[in-house]
Amino acid sequence: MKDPGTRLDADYFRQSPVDCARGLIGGLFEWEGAGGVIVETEAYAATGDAACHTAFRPSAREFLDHHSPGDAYVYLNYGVHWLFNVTVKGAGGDGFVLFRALEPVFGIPAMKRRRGMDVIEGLCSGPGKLTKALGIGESDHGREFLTGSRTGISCGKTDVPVQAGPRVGISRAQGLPWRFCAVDSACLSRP
DNA sequence: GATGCGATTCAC
DNA sequence: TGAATCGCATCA
Repeated sequence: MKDPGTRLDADYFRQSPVDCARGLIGGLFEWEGAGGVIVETEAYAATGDAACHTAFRPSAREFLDHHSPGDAYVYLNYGVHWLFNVTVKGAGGDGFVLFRALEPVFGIPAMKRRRGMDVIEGLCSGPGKLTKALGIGESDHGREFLTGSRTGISCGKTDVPVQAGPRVGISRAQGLPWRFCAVDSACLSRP
């Protein structure tokens, strides 16, 4: 990430999924009038990672083939929750970055309304909560959101301590330490 | 067509 | 601890 406030473009997502995921911690994610600091992400690699959708869903591999780095990859999990990813097409390999948690910064009243609760720390403390709080859904799948007038990602503070650990809720490739968190954030999906 | 499986969340 | 709830992949 560069200087605070600098807007990320598609080129950022031309490095490896792991580098993208780690570097996004501390960035500001903006979505249609609401947004917050990215405090938790996970990396998924299109090759060599059994937990990535590309390993068991041909449609995910096809999505990568037909979309550009930085495009949104949104899907319905457990038939209940939409999960938000960013497409990565790096020199070292393609993949996705899953956004798992934000620290709410603005548009908080709208997020509270959509979530039906008032505790700020809990508004975006999980991948399904985050999409509900921001109003992300099916129609955003494939969207080129980095260049939108009301959507995008900008760089935050560069000195955010980041901790790596195993990814959450997966049954395959559990050993890889590809979950990244802002240390001591009160808004993580789990401590 | 039928079946099984999730990168989750919340109530019981 | 289990239900909710459905897209996608696989198999008959």
